[in-house]
Amino acid sequence: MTSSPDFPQMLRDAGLRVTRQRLAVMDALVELAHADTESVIGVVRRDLPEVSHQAVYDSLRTLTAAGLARRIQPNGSLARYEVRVGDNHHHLVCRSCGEITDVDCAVGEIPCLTASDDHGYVIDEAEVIYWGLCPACSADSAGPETNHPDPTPRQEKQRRV
Amino acid sequence: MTSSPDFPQMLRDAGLRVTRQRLAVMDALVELAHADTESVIGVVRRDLPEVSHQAVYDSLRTLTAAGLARRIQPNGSLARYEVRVGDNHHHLVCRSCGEITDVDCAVGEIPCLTASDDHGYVIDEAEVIYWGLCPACSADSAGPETNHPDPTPRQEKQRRV
DNA sequence: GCCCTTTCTTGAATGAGTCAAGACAGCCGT
DNA sequence: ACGGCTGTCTTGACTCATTCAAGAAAGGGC
Repeated sequence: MTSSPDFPQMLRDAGLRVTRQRLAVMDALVELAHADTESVIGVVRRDLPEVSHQAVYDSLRTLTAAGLARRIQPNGSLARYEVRVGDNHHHLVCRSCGEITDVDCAVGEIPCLTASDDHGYVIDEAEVIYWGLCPACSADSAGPETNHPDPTPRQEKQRRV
Repeated sequence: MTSSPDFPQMLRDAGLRVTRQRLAVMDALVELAHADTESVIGVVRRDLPEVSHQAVYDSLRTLTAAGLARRIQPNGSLARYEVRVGDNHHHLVCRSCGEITDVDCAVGEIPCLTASDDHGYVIDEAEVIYWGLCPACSADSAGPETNHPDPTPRQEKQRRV
């Protein structure tokens, strides 16, 4: 994996103060792809055991507002974050287990930014979410005798909106 | 506007019982485009003053599961619903006021259903959200002297996830 | 180093959405 | 038509991700 970008400089460039908490949050986002807030808190506390959840919430919001992170929130699941890498990728979300996977832009360029009729909107971003079943879950539901007593344990637990 | 479709029959076809509450919810979804749950409750209670919010929540979930309604939930705003009309349209969301507008599929067909790499997923739907500013909000932020003391009153209030 | 300002800690509040148990009402069979 | 079975609705309490508020702490320009 490439070494992490210069986060302190990125924060400074965004006009934000460089704090240990924010750096830890960004490291956590790099480590955990599509992490929910709770996971971020967990990883951040591995380095800074005393961080408050409030600091993490605030950092995530600040980083998102500054364009350094991106917030995604598929229907019915809790908020997830990823570092914004500048490319134009979208997401595959499994309807069964909720897993999220990156996909490159469907056509290779950014045609998806062009709506057929913009209704007067000034569009700055197109967000695409592909819904379906991940390989594991589609395999589960394929065989009739596959015996999967609880195919969506975490999903049910996460149902907070 | 065209007369509403045969909701009772649609419910029956979906294997659901036909109840006044569900019909009222579907009527409300037709009347209110992209309605949040609270609005739906309000409209439903105009006809059936005694409905419980629980019945509306349950109806919305049931209708969504049956494919008669569709749930959309742009980042950071609360859940919204629309009747599923069978066409392949997407949404424009204003970053400032949160307004949602329908757009037809970008290319006229459903190419957006084709991810460049499906990562083994069985994809059944592609959801596209275009982010930007609606005509009113972009007009507000255009002129320097436009004087808009509170450009996002409702948005701030809605910030529940 | 100092001071100003932003950010973090602490702790409580908010409120959309969920759960549970009993009352009620579609709908099927007779 | 009517009764009963079963799926829905009412009622009311609860959950918990996220936000709010106020004071303490720590960046960073001078």
